[in-house]
Amino acid sequence: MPSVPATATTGGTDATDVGTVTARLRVSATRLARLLRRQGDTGLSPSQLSALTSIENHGPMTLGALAEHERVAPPSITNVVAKLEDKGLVTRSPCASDRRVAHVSTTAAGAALLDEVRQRKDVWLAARLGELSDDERERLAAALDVLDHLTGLDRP
Amino acid sequence: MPSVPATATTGGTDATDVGTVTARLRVSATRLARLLRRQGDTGLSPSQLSALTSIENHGPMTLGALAEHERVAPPSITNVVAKLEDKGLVTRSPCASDRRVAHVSTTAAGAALLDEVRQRKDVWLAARLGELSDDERERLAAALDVLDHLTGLDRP
DNA sequence: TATTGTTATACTCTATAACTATA
DNA sequence: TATAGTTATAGAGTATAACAATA
Repeated sequence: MPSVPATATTGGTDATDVGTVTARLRVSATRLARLLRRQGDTGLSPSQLSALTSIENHGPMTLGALAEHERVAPPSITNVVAKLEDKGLVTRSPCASDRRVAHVSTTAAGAALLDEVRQRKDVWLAARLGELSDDERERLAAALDVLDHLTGLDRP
Repeated sequence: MPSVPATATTGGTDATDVGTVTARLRVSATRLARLLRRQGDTGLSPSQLSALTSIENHGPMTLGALAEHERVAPPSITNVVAKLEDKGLVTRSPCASDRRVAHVSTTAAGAALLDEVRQRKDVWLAARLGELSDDERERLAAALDVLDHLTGLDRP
């Protein structure tokens, strides 16, 4: 019994019913993400990893911008960035034009750590994909752009 | 450039290449799970929510079994269960045959809370699915059993 | 005076070590 | 003596409030 009833616009069979697709996709996406996360131990705390990832994705940022992006209070970012700096994963550069401001960027070591984690996850996931049949892999490949669309990855 | 090269067994085009599918699926699954998590605020800490979910999924458990399942130290479970009990989401029942042991189970309120969270996520996700074209929804539906297979949901 | 970031402090979460009750 | 769980205590992590430096 789907938690969200099918709308009048769908008109599919039970398996393509929006409510059914919703609940199944919610469960498998959550589960897959958890399995992936389990492959990616970094020695960093969740906030440290999240901040490092954001810095890499967005490029050099001020501490304030980073705090806002991480939805975290300014003192927490001070702390997180200090830890990342201690580990040599990010560097701070004081802003020349406004000396209150500091920008943080990933170091080569920081980028390498993130890349290594992604690779470890990819190795695990590729092995799981290897266990699928050709037909299954094709159906999965055919749905990838739908997942991109769903998560906004088609318009970054 | 995919992090994991295509194997000799695939022979697909670039879009169905295992390395490409791997990286794209990793990113979109992670992203979808994060978006879902953002819809599901419960007022519980991550460990409390995780423990409550495990108790619901597995049925009544001893504290020790729960600690092991959550990969957490025994004193942490004592604490987590105490908080959940304070909120009326779980109950403890002392074991009749071994009075050192206590079992925990979800209350009706605990089950209702979990259900409400799932429903909130489903409402959000169903709205996103509603933005897809019929063709996209069909391709997604056709890949659901693959995701189940991938995450072990086909053999629970 | 407003803004950026830090320091001071308190609270939550989780761990290890020592303990209690039961087997 | 061994086991299930709790209490004592310490170390992260993050928040609010007060502060310092700069604009």
